[in-house]
Amino acid sequence: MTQARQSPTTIPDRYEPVAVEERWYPEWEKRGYFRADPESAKPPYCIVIPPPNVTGSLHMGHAFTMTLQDVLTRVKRMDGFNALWQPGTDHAGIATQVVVERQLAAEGKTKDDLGREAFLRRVWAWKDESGGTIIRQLKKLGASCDWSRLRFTLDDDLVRAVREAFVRLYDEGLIYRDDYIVNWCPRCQTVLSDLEVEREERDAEFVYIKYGPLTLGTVRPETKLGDTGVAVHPGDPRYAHYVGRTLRIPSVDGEIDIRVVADEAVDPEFGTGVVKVTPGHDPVDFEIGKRHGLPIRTVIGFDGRMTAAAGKYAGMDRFECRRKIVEDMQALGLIERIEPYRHAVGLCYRCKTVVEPLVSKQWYVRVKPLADVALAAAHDGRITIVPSGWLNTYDQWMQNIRPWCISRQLWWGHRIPAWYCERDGSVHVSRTDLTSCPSCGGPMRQDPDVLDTWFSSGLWPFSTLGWPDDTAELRTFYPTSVLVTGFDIIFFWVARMAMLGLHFMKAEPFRHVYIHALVRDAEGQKMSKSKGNVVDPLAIMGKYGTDAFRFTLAAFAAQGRDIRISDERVEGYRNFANKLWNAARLVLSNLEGYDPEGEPPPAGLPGRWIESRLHAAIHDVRTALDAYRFNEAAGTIYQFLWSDVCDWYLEIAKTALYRADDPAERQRVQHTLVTVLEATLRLLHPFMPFITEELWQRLPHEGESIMLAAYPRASRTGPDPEAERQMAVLIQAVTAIRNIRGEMRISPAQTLAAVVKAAPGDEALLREHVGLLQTLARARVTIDPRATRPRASALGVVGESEIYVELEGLVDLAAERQRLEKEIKRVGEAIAFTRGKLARPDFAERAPAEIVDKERDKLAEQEALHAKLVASLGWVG
RNA sequence: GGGCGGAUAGCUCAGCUGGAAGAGCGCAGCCCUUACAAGGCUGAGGUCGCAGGAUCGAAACCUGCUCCGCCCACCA
Repeated sequence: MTQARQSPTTIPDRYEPVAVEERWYPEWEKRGYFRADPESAKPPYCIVIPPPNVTGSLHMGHAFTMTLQDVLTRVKRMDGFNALWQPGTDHAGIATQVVVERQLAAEGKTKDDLGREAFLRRVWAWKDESGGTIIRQLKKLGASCDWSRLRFTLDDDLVRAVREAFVRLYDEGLIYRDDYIVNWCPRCQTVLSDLEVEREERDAEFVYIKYGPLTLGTVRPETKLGDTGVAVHPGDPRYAHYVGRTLRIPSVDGEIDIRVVADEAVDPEFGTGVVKVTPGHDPVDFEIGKRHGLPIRTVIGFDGRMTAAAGKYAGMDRFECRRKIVEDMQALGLIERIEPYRHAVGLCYRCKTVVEPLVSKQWYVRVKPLADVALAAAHDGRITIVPSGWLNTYDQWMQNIRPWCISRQLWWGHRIPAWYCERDGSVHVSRTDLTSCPSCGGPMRQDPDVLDTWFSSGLWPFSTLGWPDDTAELRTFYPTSVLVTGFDIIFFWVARMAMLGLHFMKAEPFRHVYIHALVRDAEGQKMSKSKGNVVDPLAIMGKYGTDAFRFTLAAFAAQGRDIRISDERVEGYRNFANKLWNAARLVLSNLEGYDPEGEPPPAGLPGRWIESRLHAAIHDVRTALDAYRFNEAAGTIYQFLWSDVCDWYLEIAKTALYRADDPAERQRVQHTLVTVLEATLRLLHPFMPFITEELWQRLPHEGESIMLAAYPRASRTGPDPEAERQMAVLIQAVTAIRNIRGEMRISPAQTLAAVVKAAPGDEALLREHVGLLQTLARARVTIDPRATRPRASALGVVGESEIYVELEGLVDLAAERQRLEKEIKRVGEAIAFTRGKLARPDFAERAPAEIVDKERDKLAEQEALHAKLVASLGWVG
């Protein structure tokens, strides 16, 4: 009876990812599938990678963002676009420098022992040694970047781009050098931008100090030594008579002169309404000082210790000084009282050292005019931010933007292209290195500082494409299509690219910005090395396969919510990959006699149904992807493949495949199986590139790789509602019988006997597919429109039809009676609810007619069911 | 001080434009039925954070509140 067929054991019954992944990735790369062609006539699609730290290694955040970018790139590539995923790495200034400094420290050395040149050679060596790691790992992830275009932010081309940008901004007056109060990290020995300062709530002491006749509060008593004034609000009547006067007051270091000024920055409601002004160590005070011409006294140095100007406290650590000075003031009776106080302190984002505001000379970008343009672009549709909620965040920051401090006292990075003449002191900013002063010919000294690492990152979308040259790449791929990144670098990176891109290219750097959430551990904690809760993506990939891992990330990528990752979550999708593998195994081992060239016979009902479901799945996946709803796209494929294809269609198809008596049926089922599975593989490929390629190659197919195959389009014939309706009836009938089996605890081995009292509308359908019912429900099924219900039978209801399953000798009828009674009660309650609803005049008269009708139909159904259940009671006892 | 997000089954989360709640895992029962036990079938389990409101109708919209999380901010 059963036709001889290829044994499924020729293909392993478990999907083994490692071998497949190792085979396909190098093959794709070798064949040049990742390459984009700037001269191509196809429509362009471009994503620039958020460049990972060159010396870093792949963490969950990378894996997540890169997976999404690869999904998009692969979809577009299959969809006929000239797709470029532009890869690259970042020199990551301070981060990398700190790592190498730490290495040196382990050898008992400091960077100053080596000197600048030797230190930089050392960093480059470290870059050369570790720089390939993350690239290899991205390949492991399946990333289809055009590696022939790999860029590094310190490549010669990019150095040139950075200099060009710097010089142009300088010439336009948008870059300037200024003495200003900055955020200084005494440990890292560098200035930090406002964004690089983190805020943390800490407990502190609020010390009320007597300033002669005045009293004021401060949390930083040590800065008292740098006070050059006190300020009150201009409208504060309590202190009006002091304004403009200079007070001679007793202090820890004898008597000092303090001027009283009136300034709007003072809040009369806070504390005593008097504030000490320390222009050298507080940003607000700096501004106040500037407005009133108060001198700057620097009492804390770059090393975090008190300077000579601090008199007897010179050389003391700033916090030790704080303690000591309070002691001394207490001894002198200068302290009125001390209150506990909780406030935010600024910390260095890298080392968490308390940042010291200090006055120093730094380079700045006047970003306000650039921000205005970037703001406009996000509001007139040139740049679309998805999810749109982030536009708010972007706006607020752009609107309140302050000058961007771009110089850093580091060695690793883009050195500032400014030279100072040692003879006449003139400043020259230049695209090329200067050796002698253009004005006087004197010896030049280049600014020792480097640029904030985000300066070069801000040029990334066009610097990687060849700017400042007018390249084919720029013309083809700029503006890029979408930027995919996490919300944590909207200000650092997205905003800067928007500003700089619009400024230099006169066009937005990306049309869409897709902002995704963060990947956290299973408990929702941010992963960090210190917490020891880091989940290594490579370990996950090794354990469950790259495809399963990628699919997990996509499936959890719901907008606006962080992702919690754990082994169990990946395991589920590993099983999904395995399910697909076995579904393909079933198809592949039953292709004997299949003619891929042959004219396909018209599909039967199940075939039409599964094709209609496929049509819907393709449509839904495309819609979801267009809106960056990765989780919905993944969920749609998952449900379609597992439920519709495996649970139903394959089970139905087996009947035809295993029987030799209807070769035409076998043929058409084979055809449907192949076309549906092949299309599903293409639909899934961007998410699970490896397993889909492997299986696609084994199936009858056209073309050399699934990567080059077309992304599925919903069929021209559209959905097939009639097939869906009919299959729904059959599925319900099967489920009804299985339901009875399950409820009654009847063994699957037991073949049931069922009589279907078919309603007139469904009789023909049920008769035609009675074989399908018998197989799937494991029952002998008789269709009889005039059947009467046998004694000792269970009732199933499918629309207007009824199914009677004989129970005699199979179940405990008394128990069944109880169950029925319970069910009758439940349905009775549902009927009461619906009746109540329909009886309410507000509903009956005001709800739309079709809703009322629907409720009526529902009630009728419920009542019919109730009556049948009541009747059933008589049939089980 | 401003802004944003979250609160839905035991757990982790979907639920887009309002029409009596879904998935995965876990749990219970029956099955090694010739693609897959990493599987199949069946089932139990939810006053959708709380309180109001507009609506014929709310998990979804409005208001207030509670509890988490995040971002921004020059109240010393």
